[in-house]
Amino acid sequence: MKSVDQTPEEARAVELFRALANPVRFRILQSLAQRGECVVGDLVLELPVAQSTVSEHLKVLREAGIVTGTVEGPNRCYCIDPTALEVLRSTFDLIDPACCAPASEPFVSEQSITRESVR
Amino acid sequence: MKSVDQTPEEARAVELFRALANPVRFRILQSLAQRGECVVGDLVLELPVAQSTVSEHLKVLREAGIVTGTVEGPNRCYCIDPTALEVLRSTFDLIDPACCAPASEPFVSEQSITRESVR
DNA sequence: GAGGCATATCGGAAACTCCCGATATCGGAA
DNA sequence: TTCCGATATCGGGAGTTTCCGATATGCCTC
Repeated sequence: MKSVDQTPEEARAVELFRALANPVRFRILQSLAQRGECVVGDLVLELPVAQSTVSEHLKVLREAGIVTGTVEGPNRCYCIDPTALEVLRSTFDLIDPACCAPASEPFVSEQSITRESVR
Repeated sequence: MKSVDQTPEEARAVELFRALANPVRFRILQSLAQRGECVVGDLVLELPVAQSTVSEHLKVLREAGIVTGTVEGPNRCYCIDPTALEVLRSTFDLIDPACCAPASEPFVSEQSITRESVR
């Protein structure tokens, strides 16, 4: 992976997207969203991967700041950090033409109607 | 990578996040958002990777449906597909407790105040 | 403190991603 | 038709991710 020297905001955005870009982690987040919170064992029961794997995915989500864990006796109870979702939602403005474009070129040039879509 | 048999919506969401989860691709999207559209050569000039690499990243973005390419003489002109951004924004509802939670447990139990944060 | 359950971490195999240079393709100009 | 410039695809090396079983840690109960 090459550097591209990113701004902190870009780095943060990419880090968050990486965390979401895995089927197991996405499923974990859905479970947490529906239940509000839950304990590791519950997640292990409903996912088709080993306990150690679930634990590692939780670590990724924790390190990305998407979930927070609390100690509850011998268990860990996880839930989604709503502020991370806020950040994620606002991240889209960075790549939304409606927000970034310099508001020039209000017209579609005639040329464009002759273009053909690729693939 | 293990299966987890996802719904089409989940699979789509994860696919979109994967496409965004790379510094070069994120930068490409930012350029497109700012310029409205641009030609491959412009992107190659402002990115620290080889032309073939830029082309491959564009392919990923194209296949994920985030950008569309049009033929313009000997060039390809790319721009962001705004409907993909819509999908992406609405994808968050799948993991947002404010949208998914069964609206039960309106109170914080006393127990929870004794929890300790992990890490 | 010994035992037991819940979760985390480790070590390593398999699969995937990212990158590059070399080469192929594809329009347009000559 | 031939050539040329712009972009796409190929082949492959290096690094990273994902997964697992085995083992470590941590807390609670007895």
